[in-house]
Parts: sequence; structure tokens; C-alpha cells
Amino acid sequence: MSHTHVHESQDQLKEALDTLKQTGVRITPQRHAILEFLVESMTHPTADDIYKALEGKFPNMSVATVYNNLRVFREVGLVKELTYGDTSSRFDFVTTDHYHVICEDCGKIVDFHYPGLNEVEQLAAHVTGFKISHHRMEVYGTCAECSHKDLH
Amino acid sequence: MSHTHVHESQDQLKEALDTLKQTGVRITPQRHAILEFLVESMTHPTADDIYKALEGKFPNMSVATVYNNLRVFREVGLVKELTYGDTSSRFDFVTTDHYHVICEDCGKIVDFHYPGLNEVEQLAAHVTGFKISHHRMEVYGTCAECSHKDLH
DNA sequence: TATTACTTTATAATCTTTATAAATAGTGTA
DNA sequence: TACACTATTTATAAAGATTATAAAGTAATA
Repeated sequence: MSHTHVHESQDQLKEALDTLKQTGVRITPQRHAILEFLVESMTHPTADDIYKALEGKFPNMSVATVYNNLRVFREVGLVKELTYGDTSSRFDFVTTDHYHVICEDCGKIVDFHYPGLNEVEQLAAHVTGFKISHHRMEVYGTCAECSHKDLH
Repeated sequence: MSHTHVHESQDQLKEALDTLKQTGVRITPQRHAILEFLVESMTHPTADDIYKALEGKFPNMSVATVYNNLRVFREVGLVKELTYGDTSSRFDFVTTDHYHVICEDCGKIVDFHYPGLNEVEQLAAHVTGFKISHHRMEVYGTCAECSHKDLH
């Protein structure tokens, strides 16, 4: 990881903590650690991933704490919950708008940026009479590593 | 339901049964009933919805049968599994390409047609190096009924 | 009809997530 | 700093969805 990326992560974490303070959410060591892990993680972890990753630092932490705080972060808008047909949800620290590409072979999730599809939302509103709030889109395929692996 | 729609459903069911025959999947009474329910249902039911809907006709049917056959249908391509953050998956009989609009208030799912977003897939392939197979998109909002309800 | 493979049933097990209650720790104020 | 109040954590149980297993039943085929 480059120095620039480290600084970005630190800034993002500080911003996130500020958001919590402003919203009146207490900053506990567990919350700090979960947020830090999410900000630095590029892997869209599950609740259990986070739980396992932090059990070294917090041997007594409960799974419920992870779930509770992920819910708090989601309600405050710091974290997005991704539900992709796997058995468990994955959690994504919210930065700029992006979509996800998911490897159907190994489950890897990669970000990719694309301008928001506002036209789609407008058409949906027109056709269905819904008041649209947002949309989600995921693209599925096979990552380069898995494509390569399959040749052997 | 109009006569035309009834005929459409019958045709779709017959086609689906043909697909099963061609693929070498046995057509049991339970499978027939589950497919029929899915074809006629406009509600994107959960496995449990299907189970409950058919327990009149099959008092001894096991939930496992529903799940097993939904998996079979999915593998053959007759049925799409929708995983939208609710606790349980919903199942959609595959007809023509369409997207879904989901009411965040009452959970209703409405179809809406939109030309496939091929450009998005192409960009994703270019940027990430994935071999793209498909994508999914859902639009979220509030349906007309719930919007109206909220005013009271 | 006998055999074989597939399917269903009944049940248990697994896995993710949520609920509960007691113990603990933050935060603001005197 | 110490107190009091409330939020949070922990430990555990419970709930809910899905899958695994093994025995019984059924379709297809020779």
C-alpha cells in the first residue's frame, strides 16, 4: 500500500469518527476497530470476517457487537450492506458511488466506477408509479485469476 | 385475469415442462405444481410461500422438496433466485428480460422492462479484466399505495 | 417383474442474524 | 474527580432460512 493510500484511509477514518460524534453515537474501542478494519479493508468482509479479524485485539468481543455496530453504521450512512445471494451479507465502507463486479468462481468483489443510471430510475418511476429512492446493480463474471486457473 | 393471460400461462408452463423433459429431469406431481404456481404467480414468492400455497394439494410435501426443486429449476434456467436483503430469497419464473422495482415499505416487487445495459458490462470487463456473464439491477422506492397511505 | 436411479419425506443439523438480560463502560455534570 | 445516567457490550438463547441425511417411495427401463 502506498503512503497516499495510508493517508486516505486515515482521513476517511477520521471523517467517519466525526460523523459518529455529530450523530451522537458513542465511540467505543470496538466501534473504532470495526470502522478502521472496514476502511482499510478492500475485501467487502462479512460480519464473521470482521469478528475473526478482531478477535486478536478483542478476545471477548461478541458477534452481536459486530452486528449491532454494522447496523448502527448502516443507519448513519457510513456503511452499505451488500446482499448477493451468498449465504451472508457483506459490508462496504461508503466512499464514492461505484458498482460491484463479482467473481462467480471465487466470490471476489471488485469496485468499478460508472456514472449513476438516473435514466433508469426515471423510467421506473414513470412506468410503475413508484417514488424511487435509489438502485443497485451488480455485474457477474469470472475474474482474471480464475479464468487463468481454469485453463490448467 | 384475461383469457389471453391464462393462455400465456398455459403455454409457458408447457414450455417449461418441455425444457425439463429435454434436460432429463423427471416431472413429478410436486414439480408440476411448483412450476404451475410460479408461472401463474405474479408475486415473486419465497420458498415458504410456495410451500404454504401447495399444502392443500400436497399435505405431506416437505419444505426440502420445495427447496430441492427450486434449485433444480434454477440450474436448468427456468427460475431466477432473487436475494434482496430480506431474510429469505424470492423466486421468479424466467420470461423476458426485465428488472425489478421494490417497495421499501411493503416489500412488493414490480417488473419493469428496460433494454439490457450492455455498455455497463463492457466497461466493467475493460476496467476489471473480468469475463462478464451477466448483471442484475434493482430499483428501490415507495409504491403508489404506500405513498398514499403515509399521508393519513 | 426386477432392478436401478431418482425423488420425496421426515428429521436433524447448520448457519446467519436477532433478541434478551445482566454486566460494563462512556459521557456530561456537579 | 466522582456521580449518575444511559448506551453499549457480553454471553447466551432463540429464531429463521436453508441444507444434509437416511429411509421410504416412485418412475423408468430392461
